[in-house]
Amino acid sequence: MADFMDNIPSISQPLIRWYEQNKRELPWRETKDPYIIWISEIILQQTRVVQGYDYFVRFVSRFPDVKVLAEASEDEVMKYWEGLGYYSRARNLHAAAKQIMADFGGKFPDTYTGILSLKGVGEYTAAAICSFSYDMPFAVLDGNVYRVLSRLFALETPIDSSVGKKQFSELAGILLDRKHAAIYNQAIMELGALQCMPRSPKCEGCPLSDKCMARARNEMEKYPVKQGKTVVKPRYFNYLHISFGDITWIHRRTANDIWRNLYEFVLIETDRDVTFEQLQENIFYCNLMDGVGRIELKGFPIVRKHVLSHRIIYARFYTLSIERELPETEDYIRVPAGHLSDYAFSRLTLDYLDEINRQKLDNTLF
DNA sequence: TATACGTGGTC
DNA sequence: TGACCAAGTAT
Repeated sequence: MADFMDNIPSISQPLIRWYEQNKRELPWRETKDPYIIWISEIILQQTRVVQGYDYFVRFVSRFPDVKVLAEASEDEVMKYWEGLGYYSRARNLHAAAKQIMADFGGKFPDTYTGILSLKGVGEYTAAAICSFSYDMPFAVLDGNVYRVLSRLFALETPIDSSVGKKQFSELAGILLDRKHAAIYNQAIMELGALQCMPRSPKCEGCPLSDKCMARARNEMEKYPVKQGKTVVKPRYFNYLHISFGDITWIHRRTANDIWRNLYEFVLIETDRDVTFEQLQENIFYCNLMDGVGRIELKGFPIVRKHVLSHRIIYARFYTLSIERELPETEDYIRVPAGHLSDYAFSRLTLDYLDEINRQKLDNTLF
């Protein structure tokens, strides 16, 4: 391993002192309950505190312990996750709760290996729960820690390479204050979030600035180094919001794809942007609209450009009314419009629903 | 190892 | 405004 590791300064004392004076008061920091800490860690994966806070409060209020979560339906768990993103987290959370009931007698596992075996729990989350809840000496290595350490030691190894992961993991393990694992881990992550931010880090007031090699070189924004470049690929979603009187048809996504187990309107995905006329040929080709009678297109389609991290979805929502009842199939279920909110939708579809509700409101007012 | 998985904020 | 980022994991 690199030479600098032979002589690593202790950062624990200034770090923890800084943390005590600057930390945010957050509900999951006021407990040692591994269940509560687990929920908070899953919600906070790739998610800012401000974005996940309300979800956390609602989630633990409805599902206060492992047993309640395990006995809930997955659809209800998804509903509590609706709009938060990365929905596999919710599915895995539910599956892991059942796993704890079945394999750990309903008691939250208290070993690193046991915790790591839970669905949706990787090395970071296992280390976080072990240290925060049980004060076990496992160093957390998340985006904050990568950033703080890469700057502190001016490390140019890409953090998204296998060599980089190994190097940073070893370094984090050496730096860890093993006697104060919980607070040390919290402190280094909080430093990354509040002082050592990705852009314009606040080096004034940083307890480690005198030891920071990136700071000495005035190259803070150069770190951390990454090798991967994300390529954004387009998809074209054509949604048919079909109504017969008060009834609409929705579908549960089940494929190993985006928004798995969430609901949506009738979807025709195309490999390019298509018009409604082109779509109709496809509709009849698919037999989807067999014997529905006349189709009335209500107003203009609602067009959305939905930008995701590695994907861009060009969506068109067509609000349609039909003259005849459609049968309920295995794929499509009939729902009264007033009951749509019982189902969990993606942000894209929620935005569409907001839009048509706003239009209805406007029609009522004027 | 590279890629997929969401959403919202920032410059 | 496109690109990057935020308490990662699974495949």
